[in-house]
Amino acid sequence: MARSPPSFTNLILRRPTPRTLQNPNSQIRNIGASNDGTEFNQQNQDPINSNRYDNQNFIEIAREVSKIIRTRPRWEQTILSDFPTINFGDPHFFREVLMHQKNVFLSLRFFNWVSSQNGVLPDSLLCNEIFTGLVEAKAANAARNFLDSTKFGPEPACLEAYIQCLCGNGLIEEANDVFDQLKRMGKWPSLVTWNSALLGAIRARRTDLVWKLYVDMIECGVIVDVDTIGYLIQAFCIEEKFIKGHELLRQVLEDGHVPSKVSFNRLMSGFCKDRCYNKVSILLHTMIAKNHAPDIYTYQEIIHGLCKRKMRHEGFRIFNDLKDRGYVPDRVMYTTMINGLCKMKWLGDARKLWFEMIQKGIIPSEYTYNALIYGFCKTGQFNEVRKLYKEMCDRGYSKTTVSYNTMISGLCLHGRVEEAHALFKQMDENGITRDSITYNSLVQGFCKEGKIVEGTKYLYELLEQGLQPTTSSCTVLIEKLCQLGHMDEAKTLWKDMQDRGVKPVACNNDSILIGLSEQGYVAEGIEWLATMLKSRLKPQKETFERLVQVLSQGDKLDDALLVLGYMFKIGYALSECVCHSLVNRLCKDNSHHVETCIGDILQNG
DNA sequence: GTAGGGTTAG
Repeated sequence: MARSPPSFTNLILRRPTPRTLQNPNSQIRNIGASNDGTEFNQQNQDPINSNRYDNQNFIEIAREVSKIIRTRPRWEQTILSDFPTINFGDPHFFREVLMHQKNVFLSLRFFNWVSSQNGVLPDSLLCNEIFTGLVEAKAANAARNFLDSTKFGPEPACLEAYIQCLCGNGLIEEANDVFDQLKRMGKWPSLVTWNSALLGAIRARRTDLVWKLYVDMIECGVIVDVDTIGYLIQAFCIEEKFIKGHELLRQVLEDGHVPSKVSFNRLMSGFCKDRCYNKVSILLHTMIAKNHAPDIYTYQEIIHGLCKRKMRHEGFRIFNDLKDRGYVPDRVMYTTMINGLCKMKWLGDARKLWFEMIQKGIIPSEYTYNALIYGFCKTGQFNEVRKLYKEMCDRGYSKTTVSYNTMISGLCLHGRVEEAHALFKQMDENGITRDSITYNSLVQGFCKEGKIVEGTKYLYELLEQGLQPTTSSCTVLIEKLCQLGHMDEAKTLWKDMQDRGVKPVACNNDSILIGLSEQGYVAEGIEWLATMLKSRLKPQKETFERLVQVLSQGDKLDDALLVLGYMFKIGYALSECVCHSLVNRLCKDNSHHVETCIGDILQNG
């Protein structure tokens, strides 16, 4: 767009008429209608006053306006009456104000105000200036909104900076769109921009985007650097392909490049989780050899990896070792260790670390509170939970799904499902989102206490919310339904679960099998057993025994013997007490093949 | 100019 020559005549030059005084917006209604402004407000132009303001005045007024914007919080309410003759929407005046207005957010506010007055069509140079300012201020959302509302096309160089800004603020999808936009313009971003996009994708854990970007880079013939490779290693780590990540690391090392510590740390954390401790040790040595001193992050990843792999003793040993060697753990390190100790129910040690941390002046974070609250929940110390939870809220950490979930599952674990239920209801009142953990914990809590009506209710509510039930929730509910003889419901749930892609567990079949036999549906039970065996699902030994007992007590000796045959075929032996009761039962019977049967039983039992 | 880490079920 051609830049219009400075023209001050369309700016002010107008004695306020009664109409414009009544409606200040009419002053700037037509601004932007033409490039050079010659047609502006022609009917109101006052040729006598046209030259009253010279260049000097113009600059002074702009300076004054910019000062007012800077210093008066609600300048929008007064500015029109302060400057009744000023044409605020003139791009040149606007630019002049901007020149004195260093704060881009205030400029944006001024811009929005002028636009809201009459729908100004701003020129692209001005837009570019504001947009660049927002991008430099890393205000990604403001920049995006600005772009959306003005629909102007920034320069390619500016778009590159914008990509980096978006990535730095986690707006990965948006950055990806801008990449495509650049591509359409036939421009290719620099390596720095590619790398910032890769980093953004890593932070968002979007490895799909990492690979897409990488393919694009290669296709464009970009020469990648060691940072790029570092991000690829991290992407492998996110996908838990630690071996591949390690392989890539070895390659760059051979080429004489050393990626950042982050790549090493991630790999070590992964190998801890995979129990490949020799690889951890190799990496630690490589790191040191390459002049990357292991830092607090390195050890935190290792300790966290060990805790995740239930090697918490080992983690605690390293933690104490580090302290002895002069490392000063930070808040995250303390949180990680307190969490590990709580998982082991070592509440004494956890509490000791908690106080040690506070004594060193480190304030527990929301994570730290949740970790210790979890520990007290696990060990059933609900008085401590209450105290700590109150302290956490007093500190200004808001109530969250995680903290509620921790307490709900803790209460359920200790059979206090009614209290858990109260918290569950409280979540709604406090506007806290319930997730699948919330529901699944509560369903299991109710089922464990035999309250299947409530358990079923919340399982269905979970489904209504579009959440995924877990195998264990379904399992415990099926088991209870079977025990209480609600066989139709149990079978429906079992089928429903498979339709929804919940991984069924073999023991569901066992529950149904026993339930059917106990309820007297012998034929269906036997059929169910046959289907199981056909699909190579192996019922538990206890299931067979229970089945044999139910059948023999119900005078279904032939069926009992049939089941017994299956049982022996699988290779289970009969335990002594079941054997006794069965033999007793058979001896009362005068069946002709009793002897053969007893022979069989004794042989296999 | 200095990345990267930590919390809840089963």
